[in-house]
Amino acid sequence: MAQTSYKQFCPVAMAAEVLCTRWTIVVLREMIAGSTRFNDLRRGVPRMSPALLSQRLKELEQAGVVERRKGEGGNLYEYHLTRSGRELEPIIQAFGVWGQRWIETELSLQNLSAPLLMWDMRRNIRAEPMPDRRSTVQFLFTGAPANQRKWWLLVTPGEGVELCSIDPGYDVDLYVGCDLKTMTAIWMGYETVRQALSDDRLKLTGDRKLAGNMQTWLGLSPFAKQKKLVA
Amino acid sequence: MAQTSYKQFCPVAMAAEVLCTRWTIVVLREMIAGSTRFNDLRRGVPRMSPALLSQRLKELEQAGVVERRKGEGGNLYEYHLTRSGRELEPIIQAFGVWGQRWIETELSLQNLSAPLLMWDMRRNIRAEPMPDRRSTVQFLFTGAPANQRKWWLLVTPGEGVELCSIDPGYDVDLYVGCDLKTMTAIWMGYETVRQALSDDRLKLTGDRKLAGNMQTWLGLSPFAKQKKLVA
DNA sequence: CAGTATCCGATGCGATACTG
DNA sequence: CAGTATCGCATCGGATACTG
Repeated sequence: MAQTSYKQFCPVAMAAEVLCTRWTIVVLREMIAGSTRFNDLRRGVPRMSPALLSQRLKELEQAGVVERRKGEGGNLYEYHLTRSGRELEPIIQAFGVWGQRWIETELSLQNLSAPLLMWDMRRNIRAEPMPDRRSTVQFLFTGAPANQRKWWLLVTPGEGVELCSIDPGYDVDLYVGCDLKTMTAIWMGYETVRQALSDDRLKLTGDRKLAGNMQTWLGLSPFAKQKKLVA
Repeated sequence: MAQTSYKQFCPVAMAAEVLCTRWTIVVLREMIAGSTRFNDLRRGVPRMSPALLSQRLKELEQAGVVERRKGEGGNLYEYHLTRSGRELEPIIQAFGVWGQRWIETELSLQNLSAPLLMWDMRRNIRAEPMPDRRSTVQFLFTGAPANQRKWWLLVTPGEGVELCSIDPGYDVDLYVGCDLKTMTAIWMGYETVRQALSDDRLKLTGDRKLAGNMQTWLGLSPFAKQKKLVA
């Protein structure tokens, strides 16, 4: 909480007062990942109330870590890391590396969330290995609640990736069916597309090429390559 | 607080659940600095209640970061970092570096504490530049509350440093008089012994040699050499 | 020395609704 | 879209006393 100061002059304690309040590290992670708009940040911390997110952003601004400014062209506000904030990047990164190495896999996999997974995956899709036209991939998470079962990723080379939770109406090139845990485990690097396929926990229907190189166009979590040191 | 989970599978969030509870980073700092016994840890986090310290240590043990075991010889318990905990060392270090670079000097200097300063200084005294016999240095912090005004450091080459807050009765080799803010600023690397002397904010009385190379035998904070990027 | 026990106060923050 | 407003509960944790 650090709502009340540690009263320690040590810079470690001073830094902890700024960084170790609830949600702060997770918000910074989302900013480092590239979100700049309030509602984009919200998607990265969906369980955080907007009031608290707003409060944290103000605190970080006050601490000189975040800058709030009008985006180019519009009158919409954007949140950006200052130089001080950018120097936190290796720290957040180190949190992730440490977490991936030392937090038990099953513990992480207790925190499944389809919106979060899709939001993260969207960011790391690689368009180059995909066909040279727009591709539509539909994900269906068996067992997920109705409003979180179906997702569409629209990948347009050169234009980026769009995520939809309601049917955009395009023809679907590839259907991906699995349960949320399987997809999350693949994304986290705990297992591979091939393993899940051979287990029949993952089903791919549609374009053969898209199905064949899914492991390639599906970017993984930035921490997926870290060696796990606990089960 | 993270008392209630973030519900995010992301390893950054998982790590933050373990590390970003109140006091946790500061406790880890104290362990990395070398304290292993409960009451030694307390001296590093004097404003933390023993109940909470105990609770945090158990949580860290549960998380695999800390190991509680009997010390060699005795039946006294010691707390040690596990391999996982030792991998946090660069993270804590990075907190300190970042804090030193980006937290305003005056903000840190609002958190003066004689017991903490002495406890930290004790750890970094360098005996080699001192005489080849036991040296007794008395610190007197003008303006500090009566029970925190006077401190003695007993430095015995080859045997380490002992800190006393009541007169150990030995002849004093060097008297150091200044206010707490001055001594803290020197320790943090914000200014030098020479500057404080020339300002008359620091007074040294006694052994000329000890007085002359104080800047050398007085080790500084591990973060003192970081370049400050804010005032 | 190494913690436990207890107790209560403050407040963080979660949920929801609402607004320019 | 980008936040504010409100409300109330839960719980965190600070202080102090105590114990084997």
